[in-house]
Amino acid sequence: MVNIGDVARAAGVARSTASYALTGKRAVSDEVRTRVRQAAMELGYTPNAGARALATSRSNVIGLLAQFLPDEFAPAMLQYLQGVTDTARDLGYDILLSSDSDGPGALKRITDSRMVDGVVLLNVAEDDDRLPVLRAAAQPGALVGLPRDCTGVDVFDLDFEEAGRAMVEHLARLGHRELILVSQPEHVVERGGAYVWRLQNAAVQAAAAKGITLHTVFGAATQPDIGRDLHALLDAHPGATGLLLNNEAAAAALPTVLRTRDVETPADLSVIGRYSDEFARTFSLPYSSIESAPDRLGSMAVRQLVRRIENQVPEGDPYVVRFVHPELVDRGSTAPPHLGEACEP
Amino acid sequence: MVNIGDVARAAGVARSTASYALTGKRAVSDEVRTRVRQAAMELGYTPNAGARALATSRSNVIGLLAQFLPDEFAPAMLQYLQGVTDTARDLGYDILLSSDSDGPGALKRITDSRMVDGVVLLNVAEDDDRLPVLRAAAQPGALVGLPRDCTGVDVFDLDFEEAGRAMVEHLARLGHRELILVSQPEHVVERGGAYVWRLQNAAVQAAAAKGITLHTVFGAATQPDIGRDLHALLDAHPGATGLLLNNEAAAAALPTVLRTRDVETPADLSVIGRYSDEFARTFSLPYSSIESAPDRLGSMAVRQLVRRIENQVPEGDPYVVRFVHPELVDRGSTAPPHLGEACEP
DNA sequence: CGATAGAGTCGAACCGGTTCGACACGTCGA
DNA sequence: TCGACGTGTCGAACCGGTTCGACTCTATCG
Repeated sequence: MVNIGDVARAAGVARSTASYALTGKRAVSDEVRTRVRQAAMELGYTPNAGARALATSRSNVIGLLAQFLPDEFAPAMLQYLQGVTDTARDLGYDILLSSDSDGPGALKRITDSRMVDGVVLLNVAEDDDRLPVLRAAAQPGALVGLPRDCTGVDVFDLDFEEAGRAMVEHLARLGHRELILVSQPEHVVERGGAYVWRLQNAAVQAAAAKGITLHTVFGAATQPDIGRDLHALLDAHPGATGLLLNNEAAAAALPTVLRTRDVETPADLSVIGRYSDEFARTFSLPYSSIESAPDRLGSMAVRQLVRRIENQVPEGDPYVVRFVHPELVDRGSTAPPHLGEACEP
Repeated sequence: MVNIGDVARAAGVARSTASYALTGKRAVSDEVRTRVRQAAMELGYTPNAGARALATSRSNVIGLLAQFLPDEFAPAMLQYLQGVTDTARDLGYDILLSSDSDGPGALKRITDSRMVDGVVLLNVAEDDDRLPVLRAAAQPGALVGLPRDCTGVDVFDLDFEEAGRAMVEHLARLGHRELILVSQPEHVVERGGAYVWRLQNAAVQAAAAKGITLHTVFGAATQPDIGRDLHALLDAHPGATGLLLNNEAAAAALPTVLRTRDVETPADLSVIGRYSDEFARTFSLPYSSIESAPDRLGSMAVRQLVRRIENQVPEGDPYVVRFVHPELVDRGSTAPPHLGEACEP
């Protein structure tokens, strides 16, 4: 394998000069620079990543800690990955992917061994056991998901409170008086998925403020259970005119459920989900939804992380907790309630 | 950061001795070994990955080249990733993930810079432009997907020919005489997805051998197009009693289509798909299917790759092309055809 | 004209591991 | 008692980059 010494010899200069010519970290005469570049090109020189990392204590690699949970919806996870990898590549970083179920152990290994310059954590739980390890590490970290304690890390998440409010208020404005909210299953909450509560509590508050009845329930994460849940719910609350979904599986199952019941949206029922546009396309879901923007969140986390790695943050820049504003993507599944009934009397 | 020199000093031995004590590459007295281990433990020593890679020319990292294509079904892709990452971790390797759209460029970069000890390629096309780069690289490579030219690499794929035969013969045995095969969209084929042809050709041959009529068609990759396609197909071939699906989107859309048409499986129509069990669970698909085993394929590729990396292959071991046998997972969606009609006359 | 600044180059040291050859010591057999 | 051998340890070199300080040469200014 050709190394920088070979390049230097071919160009007739010292190793250090070749290095400066290629990295541009010191002034080099035009003539020497072109000679070195030429030699490097002809010999097919590529710097050895290990050696460079050793010398500079920078690897240009970002660690990505994901967990492929069986009840996570795969398409959403892949979108996070894509947001992270694409942005990292654009900024000149590679991605070291760990899906180790021993999150803390994997994190400690890749940070202590200096394989990575920084770390992005996905699926962050409220009391995530990776956080103590991350805080003890020498490298900066960025999270996708809001933990209880945000000290020492940059945090990015959807504004689930605002999402809950927006869902309720949107239907309230249309005149709805009784709504149902289907959340993620309870075990997601128990695992630390606080976002479920954040959305739900905000929705409950907003409903109370408007004098609206809101039924809340945890749905299953898989079919056919979630389908049964939805039928039972609609049976139990015949007066409800709006359905809010903070549960991907429920959204995916809903078309079949509504068809079976011969219920039309938005004529008979208004529906608002919370999922990404990509998700909506994959399952061809016709419901308006709060965009959860997984690719954008992944991208934001990487950008901030790289800023920290490269010390582009102002001296003593405080850590960031940034919420993405929930945009309501209108797919025409909401309307004023019960137009039919209103005509009856 | 604590390095091996610190450990050696704390244990009162030379750096080299500390290294031997920790790696076990030379005999060390029990007493010294325990002293070094103790010191390493107390100081919290972790070897520097870059330095080790530089010295040993081994990084213990495997490159994973995936392409997140918009028409790839996300859940399947995630399963490949999971198979690869899990197996790699078990064997002591980390994963460098690249989803760069410039596959050849990314591959050249990570191999030339010695960041990885070997490479796994996903989504391998028939004439994959990453293959020349891989063959020129110093590291071994394993593919998931069958290219035209397999020299210099280990290849793993589902036996799509056998899958096509098995689908047809299964329904033939049950007495079906007219079948429909829905393949992936044509642009998947054009991109080099030869597996579409492999399955289809084998199915056509098997049907001809049995004297069965087989209608073949490329389906769309997204809803609602694929739903329309399915309706049109069933309208066009009212005599068909069996439906074969080599198209994930078609499988996901089928329940809705059949419900609309008031068609029951297997009473009115027998159905066999080609997708993973995980996929079937995610979409709660009730159809028997050929298991495509993405996690297993990913795992096999990594295992073979690691064997090559660690030179555990017998001297001059030839490169491998291994097909996974397609298992038919019975979900009860096939039966003898037209029982109803048979009683009519 | 001499001091000085700046540009460009070089040699050497360093990053943190691994590994080779040499050496010291104790044991065994002749 | 001497030499051969095996075991355990050490020092030094090496992997392939980067970076610091020193040096040379030229241009500039007082």
